[in-house]
Amino acid sequence: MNDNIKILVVDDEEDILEFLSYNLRAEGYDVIVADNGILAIELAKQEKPSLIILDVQMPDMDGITTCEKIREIPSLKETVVTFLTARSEDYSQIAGFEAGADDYITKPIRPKVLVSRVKALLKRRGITQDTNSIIELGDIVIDKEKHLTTYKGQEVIFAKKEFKLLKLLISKPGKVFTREEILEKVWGTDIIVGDRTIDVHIRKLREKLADHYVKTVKGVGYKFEY
Amino acid sequence: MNDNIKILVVDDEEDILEFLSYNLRAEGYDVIVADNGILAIELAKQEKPSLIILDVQMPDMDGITTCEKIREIPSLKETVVTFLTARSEDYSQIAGFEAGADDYITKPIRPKVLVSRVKALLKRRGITQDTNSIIELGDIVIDKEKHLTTYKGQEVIFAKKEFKLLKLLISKPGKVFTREEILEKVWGTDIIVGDRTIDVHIRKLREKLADHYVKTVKGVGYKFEY
DNA sequence: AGTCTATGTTAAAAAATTGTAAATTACTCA
DNA sequence: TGAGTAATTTACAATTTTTTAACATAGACT
Repeated sequence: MNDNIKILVVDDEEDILEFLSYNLRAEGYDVIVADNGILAIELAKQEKPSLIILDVQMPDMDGITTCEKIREIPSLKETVVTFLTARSEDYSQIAGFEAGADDYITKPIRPKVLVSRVKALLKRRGITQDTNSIIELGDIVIDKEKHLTTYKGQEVIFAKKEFKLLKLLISKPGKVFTREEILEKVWGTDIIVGDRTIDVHIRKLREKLADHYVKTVKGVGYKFEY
Repeated sequence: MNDNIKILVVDDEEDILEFLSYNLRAEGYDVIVADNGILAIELAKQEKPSLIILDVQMPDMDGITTCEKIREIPSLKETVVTFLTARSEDYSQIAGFEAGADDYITKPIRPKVLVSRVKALLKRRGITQDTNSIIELGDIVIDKEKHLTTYKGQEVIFAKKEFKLLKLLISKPGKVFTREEILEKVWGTDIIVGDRTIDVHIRKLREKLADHYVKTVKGVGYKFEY
């Protein structure tokens, strides 16, 4: 299940590393850190992050040199690199783009700017957090994109509404979804359907999978339990 | 069931207060308001909101000063503070972060942006609308989201009313709830039920847990005691 | 002790909720 | 357009929860 987007943060200042990690992790990214250029290159090769945030000024090997080296590594061709730079350093901006950077983030860093920038960058490269179109839960495999479900290796065909309902329930296994919630998320707010509609659909799920997966919590709603 | 997230909105303009309150309440937050910094600090101390939205420009005490004062209050250490600022005020942004703000919201405010920002902020701090989704009290674990109760590791099934009653009693262990209070919170004001109804439900709790948890305070009500 | 009141206990009635099969209607796609 | 599938409704059945009612008990007070 661990197909989160990986980000490598490189800076020689411990504070900044922590600050960036914290804010990026809060957004659901997997963050790895390095406090110098050499280590950064090593980690990048191993972990193949989607994005590298690189401080320009670092002892030993500065960000620009690091970036150039990274760009020479074929397996990191797809990686996005962005620099971290003090606001005024105009020079580095030019040099940085020549070195193969994709963007700049200027200090002081503001969390919201950082995050939205990161998102924009990744999106530009077509890397989205929700690469995860396949949900797997024991015997059940759901491919959201292909609209395809497999139960014990056997393909099971769910009609549209059934599939939506299944997706909803399975999105948070164990959570009880109230009828209201289900109506809202599967049918939509404005559509009015009779009382038994949900039940009938639940029944279909139970028929096509096994009875015990979908549990009813009387008076409350339904939940999916593996 | 009052475990909503509390937000304090501080602004000297009535319009903006209303606008913000309306939109935040619509999202299920509990909103309290103050039209000046002094009152804001007073309210913050009392109510301990999870988030404070603070206008930078206010007469008497401006947002930045207010924020600084708030940050000096130990019991508000966990509180998230965000400023409300006109787009161009660059200066305030820098000063604001120094004063201990966590984020900025720029005017003009758009409801959707506001709400998503607020959500993101709270989430980043690990405050979610269902933070209290799990109540733990020794051998007893209640998961509101999963509508599931565990006693000594064993799952115990409570019907809807029973569950509500248990949640109420356990929400303030030791507190005595009068019958009236219980009726109001579990059954609702308008529903009239016979005298013995509560007793019967209390009995169910005692049956399913152990007798000694729910204590009777004769003439007064019931309390949960661990 | 006797009485009074508040609460405990139990079983059964009543109410609410959900399950099911079959019929009906709506939709889709060739 | 029309066959075939999907979605919804209907009408009951089945189940579970909630309430009532009738009686028991415990403690307070005179």
